[in-house]
Amino acid sequence: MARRGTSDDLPANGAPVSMADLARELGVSTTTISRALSDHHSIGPATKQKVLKLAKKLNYQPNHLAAALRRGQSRLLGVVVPYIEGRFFASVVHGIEQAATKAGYSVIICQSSEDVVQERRNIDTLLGAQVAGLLVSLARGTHDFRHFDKVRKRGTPLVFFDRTPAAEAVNAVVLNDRAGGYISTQHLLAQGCQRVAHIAGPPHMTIYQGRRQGYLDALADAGRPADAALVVDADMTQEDGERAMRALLALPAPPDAVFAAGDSALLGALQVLKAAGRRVPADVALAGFSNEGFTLITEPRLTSVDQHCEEMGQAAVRMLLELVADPGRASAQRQVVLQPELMVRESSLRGPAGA
Amino acid sequence: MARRGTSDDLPANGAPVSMADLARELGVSTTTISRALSDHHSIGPATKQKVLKLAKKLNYQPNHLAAALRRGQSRLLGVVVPYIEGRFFASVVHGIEQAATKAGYSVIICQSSEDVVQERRNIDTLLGAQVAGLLVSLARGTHDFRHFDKVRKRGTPLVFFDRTPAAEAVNAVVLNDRAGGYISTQHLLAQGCQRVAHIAGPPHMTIYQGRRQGYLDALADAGRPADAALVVDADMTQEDGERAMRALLALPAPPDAVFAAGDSALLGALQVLKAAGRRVPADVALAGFSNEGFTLITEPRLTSVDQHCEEMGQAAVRMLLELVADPGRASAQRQVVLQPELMVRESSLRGPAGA
DNA sequence: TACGCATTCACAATCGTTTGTGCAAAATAT
DNA sequence: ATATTTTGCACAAACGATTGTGAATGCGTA
Repeated sequence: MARRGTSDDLPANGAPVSMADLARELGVSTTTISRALSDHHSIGPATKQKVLKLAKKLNYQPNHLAAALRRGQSRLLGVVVPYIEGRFFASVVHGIEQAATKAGYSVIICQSSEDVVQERRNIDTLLGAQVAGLLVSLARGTHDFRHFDKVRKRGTPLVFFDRTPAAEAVNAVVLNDRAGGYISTQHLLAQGCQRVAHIAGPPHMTIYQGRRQGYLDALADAGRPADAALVVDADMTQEDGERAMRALLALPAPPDAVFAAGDSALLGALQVLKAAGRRVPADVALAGFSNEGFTLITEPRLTSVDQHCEEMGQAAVRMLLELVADPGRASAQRQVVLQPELMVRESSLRGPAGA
Repeated sequence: MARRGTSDDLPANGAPVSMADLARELGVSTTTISRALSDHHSIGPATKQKVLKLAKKLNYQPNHLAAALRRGQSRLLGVVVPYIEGRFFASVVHGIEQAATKAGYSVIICQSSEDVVQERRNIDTLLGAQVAGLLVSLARGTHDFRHFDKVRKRGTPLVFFDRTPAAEAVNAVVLNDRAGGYISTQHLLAQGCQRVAHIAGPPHMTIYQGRRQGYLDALADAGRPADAALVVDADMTQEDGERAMRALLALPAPPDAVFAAGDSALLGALQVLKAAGRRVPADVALAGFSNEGFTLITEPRLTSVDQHCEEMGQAAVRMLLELVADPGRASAQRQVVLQPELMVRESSLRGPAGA
């Protein structure tokens, strides 16, 4: 299986050009090639030029695998998300990819499908691929964080985004969910709503805790009493939103506004309201969370909290790459908190009510 | 930077366990370790057991990078899609990931953002990462396929899916777009529609050619004349759908049904129709393509062609892995054609019209 | 006893890149 | 002129797993 015809010619077949090929052609060592390509100071400008020119001419493509093996670190970033469908994670991933590509990194994406077991497997896979760093958004059911000990022990930098471990000291990029819940509720109150309900997410997840707290704080700051009956736990699916809305309608004193911690649940609520003949926003005003694409095509269009998804992805990559560059800092835990933005649409607009 | 305390102890710090560590511990060679772990026949059962046990005990994790370097091929699959938002590609990617994971491969995902330049860069990146194979769905504007010569020359197996090069002999997994256009149009005709229009996609893309041809064939088979004025080219965005629908409404004899080659365009059409006071489906019946998630939340819900996205991803991976396993077959081009399925909903249902 | 054969394993080269160290020549200082 | 620094490059050892070749062992058979 002779890959070369004679000892000093170039790869004529499909075989990729290696540094050794360049070195042979130029009569220098592979050391020189390597250092010339990485602009090392100990290589003369003339030599650098020659190497660069030949590399271009022969279409030299570095073998990242070999480089990664040698320096014990690849140019790969591992990403674990619960799922990729839906605007939020798709956009965050998009942001991650942009930022990573710009920095010369590639991205491996794994989906946990909201399953802890799969999440564990993903982590193993990614560590096996020798990723330089890990970006993780937890599956819904993850309470046990031992599979991340492996990551820490190995020294692989790790940044969580959006869905982070509850009471752990970690590096993370998150949204100010409390602020999101706050401005959303505040907006509904400003529209003149008297009884604002909340369709809340799973209580063990930090993001939903924040949104709930924001809701409560806004009520308190407005001097309104918090009626426990107006807060319904749900799983943030459309069906769960329907269930929750039905429960709220069955109340002795039903709400005249609903803030849902997720748009899908709000969509379910909207459909139940329509089926029940309630007008939105006249009878019940609606506000959601995530600014999903479909908020623009419902009737009426849905008010929702935008999370600046792509920005979150980019911020996460920035933080991760800082840790990659300076592993010593890994111990000092950092948090980046992004500010949400309320997108006001017809579902919550009652006209000049405040006036 | 001594990684080991003495010459024969184990890595106590975070350093991963290597085959050399196992070998040293057991007093055998790395050859034996490697072959025991890969169940090579030349290793005795007793030795195999010992190795396996120690590997488990020390939590040995193989360094895929090294293996990939040695055998010139990684366990990575590269994927290039135009974008990842929206149901279709997200689902296909999901299918790809499932199938790949099951086969022990990981997946690197790149988005071309419908940009040929970015697509070229993606290909380079993925080849640089030494992927074992490539799965590609073309960007809208890709006419020039020279960047794939590099792939061929290098011998990296390549499978296209959905958006394939027009007149090239390639391995591909596609939907029977013609059939999709056909059943969709046939369904509209069966509902009693007399003038079925078509909002068509960019003419140079194979998928839209197929959908258009299916539309024409269904008309012909039903003995209806094909009115060129009823076919409008569009870019398949929502805005383009609006434009197209406005043009159709301005016709002397407007259509009483529309088959759009994409759901987003159909959504635009729907909104124009509503704004114009036309009833759907009574005045104009509607059918689309892709079975996007939002087809279920419009009013009325939209009839659409389902593409069996996940199945497409899985089929593509299957084909790719066959090529990886047997590179000799790479010359014989294969095509897998999936059958579409029409999801009938209110936007096209005129009641028992055929009766 | 001597030979062939199967079993079980070690040696050593290899993939392509990076990098600490060393050595010569050229440039500068004394 | 010599002593010292700088510059420019090569040698060779890694990184960790794979694999062709060949050697030692044990067994059965002629």
